[in-house]
Amino acid sequence: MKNQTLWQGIASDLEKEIVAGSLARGSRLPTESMLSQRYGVNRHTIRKALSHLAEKSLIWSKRGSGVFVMQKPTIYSMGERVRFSQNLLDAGRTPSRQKLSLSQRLATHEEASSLKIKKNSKVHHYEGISFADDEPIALFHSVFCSKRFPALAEYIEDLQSVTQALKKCGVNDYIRASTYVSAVAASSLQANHLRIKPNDPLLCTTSLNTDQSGTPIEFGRTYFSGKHVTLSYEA
Amino acid sequence: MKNQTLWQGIASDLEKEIVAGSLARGSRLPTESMLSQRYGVNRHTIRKALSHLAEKSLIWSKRGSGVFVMQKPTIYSMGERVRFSQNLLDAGRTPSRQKLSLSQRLATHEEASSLKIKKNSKVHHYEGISFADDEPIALFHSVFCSKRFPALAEYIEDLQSVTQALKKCGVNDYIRASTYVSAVAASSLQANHLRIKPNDPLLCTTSLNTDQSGTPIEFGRTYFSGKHVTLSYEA
DNA sequence: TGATAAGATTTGTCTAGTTGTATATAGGTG
DNA sequence: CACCTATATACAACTAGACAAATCTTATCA
Repeated sequence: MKNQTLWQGIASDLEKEIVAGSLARGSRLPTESMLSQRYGVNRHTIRKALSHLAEKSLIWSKRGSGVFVMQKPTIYSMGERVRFSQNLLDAGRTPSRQKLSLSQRLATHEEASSLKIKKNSKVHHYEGISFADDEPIALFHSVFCSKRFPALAEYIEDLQSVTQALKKCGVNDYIRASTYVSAVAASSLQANHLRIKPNDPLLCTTSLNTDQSGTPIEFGRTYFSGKHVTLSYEA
Repeated sequence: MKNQTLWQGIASDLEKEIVAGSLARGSRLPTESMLSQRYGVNRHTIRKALSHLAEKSLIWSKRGSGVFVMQKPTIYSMGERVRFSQNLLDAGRTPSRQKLSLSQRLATHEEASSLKIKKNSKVHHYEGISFADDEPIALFHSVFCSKRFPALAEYIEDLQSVTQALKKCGVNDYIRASTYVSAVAASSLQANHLRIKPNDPLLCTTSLNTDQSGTPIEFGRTYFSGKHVTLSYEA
């Protein structure tokens, strides 16, 4: 969130307004001229920001008529460097997390091969709920190699943040190496946590995060409440 | 004035022109290309000289637009109990405001709890720039409970003054209940409005104003350009 | 009332010019 | 050696202005 260009700042600002509801769905945005006055920039800079939002399908424009907000639910954008809390802040909502469990166990086949560690290695297992404005929007669980990060569990316990905990372990930056998305039906347990009904649709994302050298760091799944979240993927 | 480098000579040369008035306050300098031709040096050498003058707040530049002479490169102090406009008038300067946006939206957590209104209540959101002699001094934005002041937006629109608008709503006097001050780095958008550079320091004041019975009226933040304003607190 | 034409708005496109940033090169100095 | 000065080149980000195309508004007339 630093050293943005002007048009990027404007785009995210407008996106916040849309998500916050100050720009209602279906309503018309101020004209490009008005926006250029408000932000103190040239009309072309506004247009660059708007075209970015249009690519994300947040708005659509009609020549001679105006620019309008599309009718869509909350958008959770998955950039390469997505952090949960940062992402929701971008959308103008207050994020929080609740820990459900934090323990050690043996890696499953899938986990071991994803993390490129030996079968039956020990892993930290972290599980919890993500909130946006006190509304549960996702269940997550992920595993980290215990051998590589012996003290990770305590750090997570203390800092309440995976990113911060990893930083303490020497991992300053990690990126989303791969993400798969599918749709599943909520179990009764999941439904209970997310305050929805059993069999309601969930978006299930399976993701592998690596450090900059490509070494696997974190493997996990997140189940988003389909009612509240739309995933958008941008390169 | 010997043993100077090229850029130092150019800088002091331009400074003389500014002080002497041949480069008028608020006017645009020749483009960097023209200056590099005039002085027979590379454009980067000109830029070094210009950036030196910018550090001294003698000039400011806008990408794509040009380099301009600052109106008054002085520093102003403000007492807590004095009104913003009055203070500038006392200092012999002409205050003004520019509206950036005026809209309705849902209150954030922070806003709702500060104003002591219900979560998801609607608020008026007012945003703008404060000027002193056509020089931007601060960015402000504040929110007011829509339910309590239904017509506030129109009044502000008409009267161009929050104090006057509130008076029309029956609030004859309101006082500063609390103010928090912190220092933050300017975003690119903020920097653009205040004619400073991104990451330049800003003074961020968070304030809550109440009526005489202690009921919250206005909650908002003001970002002062650190280069131009010094806040002074006197009991 | 309803249709039409004229004018004002608003978005789309184009060209040109200006500042900001990054990289590479070379000489001088402590 | 490291560091500053200065040059050279290229590109990115932004401004400025102009014009075209689609739409909306309004006045006018039948």
